[in-house]
Amino acid sequence: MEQKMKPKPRERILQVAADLFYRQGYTQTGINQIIAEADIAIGSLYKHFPSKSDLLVAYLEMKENEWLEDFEKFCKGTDNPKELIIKYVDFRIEHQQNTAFCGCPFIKIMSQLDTTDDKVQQIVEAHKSKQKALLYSFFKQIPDIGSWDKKQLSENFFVLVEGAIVTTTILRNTQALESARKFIKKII
Amino acid sequence: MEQKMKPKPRERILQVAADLFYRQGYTQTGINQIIAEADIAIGSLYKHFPSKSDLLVAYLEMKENEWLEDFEKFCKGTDNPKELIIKYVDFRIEHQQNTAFCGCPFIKIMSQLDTTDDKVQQIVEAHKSKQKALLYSFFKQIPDIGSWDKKQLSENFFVLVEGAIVTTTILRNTQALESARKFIKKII
DNA sequence: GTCTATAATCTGATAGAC
DNA sequence: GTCTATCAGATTATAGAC
Repeated sequence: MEQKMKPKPRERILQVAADLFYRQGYTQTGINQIIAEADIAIGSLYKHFPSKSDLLVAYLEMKENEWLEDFEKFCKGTDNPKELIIKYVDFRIEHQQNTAFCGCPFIKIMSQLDTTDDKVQQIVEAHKSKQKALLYSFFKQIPDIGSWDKKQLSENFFVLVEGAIVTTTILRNTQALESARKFIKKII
Repeated sequence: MEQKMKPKPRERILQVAADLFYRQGYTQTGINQIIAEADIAIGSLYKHFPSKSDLLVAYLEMKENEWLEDFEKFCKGTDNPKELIIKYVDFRIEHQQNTAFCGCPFIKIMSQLDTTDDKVQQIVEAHKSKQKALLYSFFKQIPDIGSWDKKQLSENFFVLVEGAIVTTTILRNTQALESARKFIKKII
């Protein structure tokens, strides 16, 4: 049995769309570009994804799953909570380097769309809440630290990293992320 | 002499475009919508702004000037550096409340455009550098604080607020900004 | 400087043959 | 499932009259 080189059409569409949405932006990416780069017929695209916004939702759900999987892999073998907190920054530093400082897919999408109370808002919110909860679960496991409240500390650290990601895309270097890393290492 | 109610065409265009670019996004806003809402002819628009991207640059430069002016007004009468640092957060909290959590115009634009090394990148970078320098000038004036390096502290605080702004637009409340405010108040 | 009219192109989406 | 052909509307931008 020979293995085909190209993935199945649906996967190809999603992969190409994901790449373009992330790099160019959702509104700046047209259906025509997607079908051209995925080497697919337009009829096939609309068979798999009834509208462009359906494709957007599929893209975000894919990113969500990817993130969790990749982060778990990245932390494999580590169970020290302090190390895990640092791993969280390291993971995001690595991701920004690998993507040429393209930023966070979820934050970018929120900036691109008009703020309507739709499904996208919900997905982004859920994603960020999950990250925040994950970080808090690490902070809860470390011994008490001075007069710091762990809940507050973990939330501010989460927000600090969010800001560092954004700053990273503006300045096109990882300085803000490295600085956030030092900051939290000093505290915990 | 009677005062006309409407501002001059150029100002009207810029004001309408600014509002739409900020709320809807740059790519999502068409020339037609701008001329309709500004009640202007399309020929006039292209007389004042040869292209849509010229309008974008003018919009960002306007926001830059507005920010500095408004912040100075907001700080009028305050010269205590610790107070000024808190004022910086308060100013941005107020701005987010006034704009229904639309976020930072500069961060939003960066997320909307393909990362090309153009004028926009330059304007955004300059704006953020100016903010960072302003904050550092406040931190330098306060007495030594524990084992904290003021440069590092001010940079991380700046980044923290950036993250809080972004988080604010996702969760549609000022919690992250309030939390950042408490955090820095505790340290300084 | 402002207007109307329009060019040339691209948008997301649909229909129907194979 | 894939293809070609096409829709209706929106896109940025230009030309020429007033």
